[in-house]
Amino acid sequence: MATNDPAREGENLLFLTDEQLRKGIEAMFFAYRGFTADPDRILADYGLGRAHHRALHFIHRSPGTTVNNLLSILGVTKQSLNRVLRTLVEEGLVESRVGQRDRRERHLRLTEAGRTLEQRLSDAQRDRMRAAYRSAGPAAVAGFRQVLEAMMDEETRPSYETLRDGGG
Amino acid sequence: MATNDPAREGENLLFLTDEQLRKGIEAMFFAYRGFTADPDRILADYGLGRAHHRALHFIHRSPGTTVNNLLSILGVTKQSLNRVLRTLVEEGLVESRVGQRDRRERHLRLTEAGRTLEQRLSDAQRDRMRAAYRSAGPAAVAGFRQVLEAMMDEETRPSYETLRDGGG
DNA sequence: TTGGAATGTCAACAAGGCTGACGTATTCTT
DNA sequence: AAGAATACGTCAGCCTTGTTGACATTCCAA
Repeated sequence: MATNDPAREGENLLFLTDEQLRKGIEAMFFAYRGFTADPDRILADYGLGRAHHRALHFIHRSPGTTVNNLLSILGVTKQSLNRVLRTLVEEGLVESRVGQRDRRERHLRLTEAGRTLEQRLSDAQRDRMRAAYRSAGPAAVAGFRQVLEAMMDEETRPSYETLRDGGG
Repeated sequence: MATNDPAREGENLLFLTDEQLRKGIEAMFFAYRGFTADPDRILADYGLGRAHHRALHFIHRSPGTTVNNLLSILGVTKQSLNRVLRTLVEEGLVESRVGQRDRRERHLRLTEAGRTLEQRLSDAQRDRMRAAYRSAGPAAVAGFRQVLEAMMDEETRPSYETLRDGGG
């Protein structure tokens, strides 16, 4: 174990020990499970899955976004996303409009029902996040965000920083 | 948007606004993707998936752990875990020994090859975690961990706090 | 000896990833 | 105007990883 290797002293600033890193890795695993648990339960009632939640979330966040844009944010294939979007449109949760400037594009929006479901889902997820934030305090939250941002892929960070706005 | 609703003043301590919470939710999503990206690439070379990685990780962490114990940590069905374990045993990465005290139990250990792969995987994951920790600094790391721990389910937190030690 | 616990296994199914191929508008480029 | 490129949809098939349900085996304990 490199943990007790005195040769790497300069690097072993307490919070960089293998043990600390392992704890962080496990914390991510367990926390992510908690993070998705509440929405998953709600989605099950609708016969939908986590993939639908992600689509709803980002369409809600960027109304009028195009399929291609959503594709690059979610990082899945168009076939995969299409299956999800088809269901959402069929269920009357999402509306797909032909673009005005470029008629090849489809602009996506939540319907009233879609907004309602999205609200339920994000309320559940926010409740947990809020509770975690509250119990940890503002300083911890800042650190939390800093570490998460540093953990993203370089290419995905732009998607996070500023999601492209959908035309309309 | 409830964000600017002055009626909820007591609760709107800046870091609890809907906008802040949404950012946190998205940060979790994107960061988790980065978090798993490196191991996933390695696993693909071996024809293995993320489920195998999780099993390897926790077997490495608690050598001699039982199937049942692993089951409760991973939170999947025995059929699901069994499929994963069978592959790992077949590939010579994990060894399953009949328990001595209770011969119904199977105690799991990594083989030499298993240790090698686990090392490769966790090195990749730790590298990213280390980079994130380093760029964020010790205070941020403490906050990161605090928030993650608060975000876990009550029932899963014990698994995180102290993983049961495998006998044998 | 018998009930229950721990484990393994078979079968079937679903979600949600993937690749490849193809079709159809539409727009851009030459 | 013709052809290339783009945006999107769709069909078909495959994989991983989760789920249920049913059932066999082995072994511990009452």
